[in-house]
Amino acid sequence: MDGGSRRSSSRRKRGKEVESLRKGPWKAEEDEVLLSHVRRHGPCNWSSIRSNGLLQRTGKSCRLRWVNKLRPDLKNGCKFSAEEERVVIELQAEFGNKWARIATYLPGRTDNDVKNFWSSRQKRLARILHVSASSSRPQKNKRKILASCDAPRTVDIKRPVVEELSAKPEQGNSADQGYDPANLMPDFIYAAPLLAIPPTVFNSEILHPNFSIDGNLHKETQPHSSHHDFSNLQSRFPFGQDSQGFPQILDDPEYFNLIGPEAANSSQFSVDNVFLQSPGVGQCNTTNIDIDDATMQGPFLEDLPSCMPDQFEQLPSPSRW
DNA sequence: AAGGAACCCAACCGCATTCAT
DNA sequence: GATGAATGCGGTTGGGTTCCT
Repeated sequence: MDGGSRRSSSRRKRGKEVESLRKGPWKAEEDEVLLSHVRRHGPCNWSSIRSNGLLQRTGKSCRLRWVNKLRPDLKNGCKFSAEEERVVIELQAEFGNKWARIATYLPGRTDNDVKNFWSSRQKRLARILHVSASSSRPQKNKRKILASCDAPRTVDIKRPVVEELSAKPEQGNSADQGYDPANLMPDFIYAAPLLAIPPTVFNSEILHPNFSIDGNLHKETQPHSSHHDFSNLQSRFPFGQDSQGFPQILDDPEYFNLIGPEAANSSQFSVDNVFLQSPGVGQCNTTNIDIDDATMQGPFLEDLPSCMPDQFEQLPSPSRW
């Protein structure tokens, strides 16, 4: 067929297709026709399905249906596992919103799955931060637990965090479960990139060794030093390149050498200091940090609205986001 | 039990790229 | 090389479901 005749026949077809094109949810019969086409011709020539009068769907729609729902190797109706969540988070940090590329690392998952997963995660995070900061109404969702509550506060930062991430929440009212600081640290590690906290800030302010150790703030007499440079850390621990992921670095002693000798010498890390409490919030027993204190002023606080530090909430573990 | 918020996910749309003529 | 079709991808939307008060 030459270009001219192809164009004119294409115009004729376009006029016809507008009136007979079907949209919306797929019926089982349509799926069967599509599957039959793929069995015969393979997953290609999508447009021929309509041009042959098999379905009143665009080739694009047929392809999408096959890729997202009918492919035999899909994990349909199955929630993302903790491992899958971790992979998505790491790869998103590495590749950005390249969902199709990320999906190639997740057998049985489509770009749409990854995209939906990420999108709902982002919405949740945005809501947690924005709503709690702006709304005076009490939170309706029990699944969100304020970090500022009475509970034991010290967590062993060196314990394997992978178990914690894959641990399922106990059944029942979260208020009864209390606040489990052991789950908080790894969650915050993942929350940091999602909250757009710059890595250097995350490292120097969140994992700052002087925030730590015994639950009290050890004030520094010197500005935060270069040994907190996250780029150094990242080059040493190129998380995202394998399935082990970022959490594994917490089990590597070299990590603590990089973030600081104090932390390296301690097996304890106080989560109080991760969630900085502004003065006056004091209905809880977290460590209050003086925002006016020069040693506490850094990009972490500057990058956030002034009301933000007392608005942090514990994020549920990734499998609960 | 009802209503609303939050969540999940299928499917569409627009744009970019690749392929075929 | 130009053109249109086919394909691929990311963003968005809308409806159904679940959870909570």
